[in-house]
Amino acid sequence: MEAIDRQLAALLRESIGRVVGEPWEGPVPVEVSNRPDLADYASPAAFALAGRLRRPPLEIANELAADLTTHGASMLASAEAAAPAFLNLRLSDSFLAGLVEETVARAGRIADDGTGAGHKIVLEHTNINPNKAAHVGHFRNACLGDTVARMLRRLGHPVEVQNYIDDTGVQVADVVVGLRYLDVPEQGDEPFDRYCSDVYVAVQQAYAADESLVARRAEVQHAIESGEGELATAALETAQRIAACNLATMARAGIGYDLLTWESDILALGFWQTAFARLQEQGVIVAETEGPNAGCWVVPFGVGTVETEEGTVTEDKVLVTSRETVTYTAKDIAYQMWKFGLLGRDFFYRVWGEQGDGSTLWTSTRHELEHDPSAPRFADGERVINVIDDRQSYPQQVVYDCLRRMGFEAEADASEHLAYAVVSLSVEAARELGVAVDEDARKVAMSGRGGIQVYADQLLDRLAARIAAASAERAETDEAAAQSGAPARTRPSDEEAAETAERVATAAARYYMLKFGTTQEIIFDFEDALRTTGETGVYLQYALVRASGIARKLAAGDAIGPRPSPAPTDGVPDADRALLLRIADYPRVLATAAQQREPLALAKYAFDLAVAFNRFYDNTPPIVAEQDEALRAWRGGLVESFRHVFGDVLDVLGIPVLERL
RNA sequence: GCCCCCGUAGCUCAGUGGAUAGAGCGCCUGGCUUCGAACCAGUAGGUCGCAGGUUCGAAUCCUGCCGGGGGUACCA
Repeated sequence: MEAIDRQLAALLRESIGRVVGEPWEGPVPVEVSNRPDLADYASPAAFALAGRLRRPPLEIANELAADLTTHGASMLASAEAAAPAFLNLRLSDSFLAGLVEETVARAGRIADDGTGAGHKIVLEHTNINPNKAAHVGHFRNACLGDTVARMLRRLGHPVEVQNYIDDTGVQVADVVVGLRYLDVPEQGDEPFDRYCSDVYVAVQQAYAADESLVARRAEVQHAIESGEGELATAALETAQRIAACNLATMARAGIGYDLLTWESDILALGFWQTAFARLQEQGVIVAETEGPNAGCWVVPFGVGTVETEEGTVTEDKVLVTSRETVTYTAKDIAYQMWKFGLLGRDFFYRVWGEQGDGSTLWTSTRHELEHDPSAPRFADGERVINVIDDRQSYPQQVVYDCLRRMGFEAEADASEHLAYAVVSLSVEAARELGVAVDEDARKVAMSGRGGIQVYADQLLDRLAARIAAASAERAETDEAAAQSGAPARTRPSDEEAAETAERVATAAARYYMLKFGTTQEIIFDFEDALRTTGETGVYLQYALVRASGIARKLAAGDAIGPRPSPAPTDGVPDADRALLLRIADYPRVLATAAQQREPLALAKYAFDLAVAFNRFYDNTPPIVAEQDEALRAWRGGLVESFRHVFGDVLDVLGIPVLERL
């Protein structure tokens, strides 16, 4: 469905053409009015035309209003000019009734305009180093990436979601050393990833006390790099086990992937060698013979060396060190080339497993014998989006710039770093974790190495526990109320209650991660994150539960039923109109949120829409008891429209849809 | 030094060229005999960090400054 503001802009463009005297090619601004008492939509177009026509803007607005009144067709009920020169537009009841009909007919999928069809996007997110449990910072990454992927898919883009797993770094070696040479006690029946998080912290401390361990780490790291031998196999197995835990954590929040890509496979399959050759051919990198980077292969960026307080530095970026190891950025260049299909090399693929939504998760493999010929074609993206925190903006830019220097300008332009600010801990949260905090500190950085972190599972567990307790309490009061005549409700089984609590926890956690702008640092606080009232994911689910309740009762009562029906003859009531206008705004909001890669915009919209429904709900007599059949049918249709559209919005946000709460 | 992000109500944050700057939380007040009160209605609370500039119009764009954070690794 085309967004309302664009439909109106098309109408207004015609009007401007008639007023100006020739076809109008300039911009035609139309906005959702922030003055619902005056208008549904408004345009300030007359301001811009005033200078061009050298006439007072209000005069022009009046002419446009007059023209639209005669040419507005069935879409508009009124068009009026208002000082200083706004053009206020009111949609007609018949148009609103048509909206209800269309939203229901399309089961809420009104924002799917198909603009993205055929343009494959490769989107990478999560990317947790497989040596520890996911914390809320990783969770933010995954929520952002998953929601952006869902938004793009709803607009028709084929999106391939990849999760890059760096299983060859020192962090994995650290944990392997800790597992082998330290005896870290397990905490009850804690999951493997949580245990490894503890081991990781313990081994950091052990290095200081026992230097032989540092040698052990070098040994493990060497084995990992060579990919040969028992140590390398053990390291790989550990990494895979932890990665499986991380995937399970994300699956709790409905986050899945298409493909896992392992750094060890990138190394083993010689991705870097190919990229290296290309970089050399194109003269993008040079071998330094003097200066601070002597003996390295570097990308020359700066103007030579610069003297700073910290000593002599260069702005050049090292890709291969003097010890001939390949830096992360270098590997990322090869990986980025592969994503665009520029490398001329590919992984082998095998099935990793089935995911919660029934889709297949694939993984790369270096072994040709494991290759599954039924694997889909991966990579070859037209666009590549990397969801990585904003501290890595510089290395990301280096990667894209190297693509450009190699002659891949289009691909460099089609490379996007979705940079988001990190999650840190509030002073209260840090203290709750037993971390010593400075008096004047306002936040504490998370650190897997230092053991300062809130785990994603911990957040979900605490939310689920709180929600389960709240549900139990409600069930008690419901039963007490039923004693004194209120309608009885069937109490869910313990199993159902636990399942519901988990799904509500998902909603709360995901919404919390999205309610901050991507560039806004989240100061994680338990009091805010565990909230189940106010602007939360729970509020969203509750609004839908209310709507579902009405739909159920209307259907059970065998009344007119929730079919779209004409607007009431004495006009659409204000509460109904406000709700419907919100519903109708969905296509516009989704398009801009997706284009800006800003899930917050959709999350805020979802909240606003839920508010509109709750107001409608509370300020409208019970629909199921409505005696005026025409009005009951209209409102039943309106509720149905909300139910479908809002359900679709929640689906794009990755928030579970519940019938009961 | 250079680059990026942040600065809006007591707190946490939306709003990035349009009309009277909003929400949640917190404070105070009111509302469940009818669709689930995890809700709704209302009160109080703001020189939008500061100073210039552009514009019919600036929280929003430009310049300079102040405060906070991050980056500028032969770590990932």
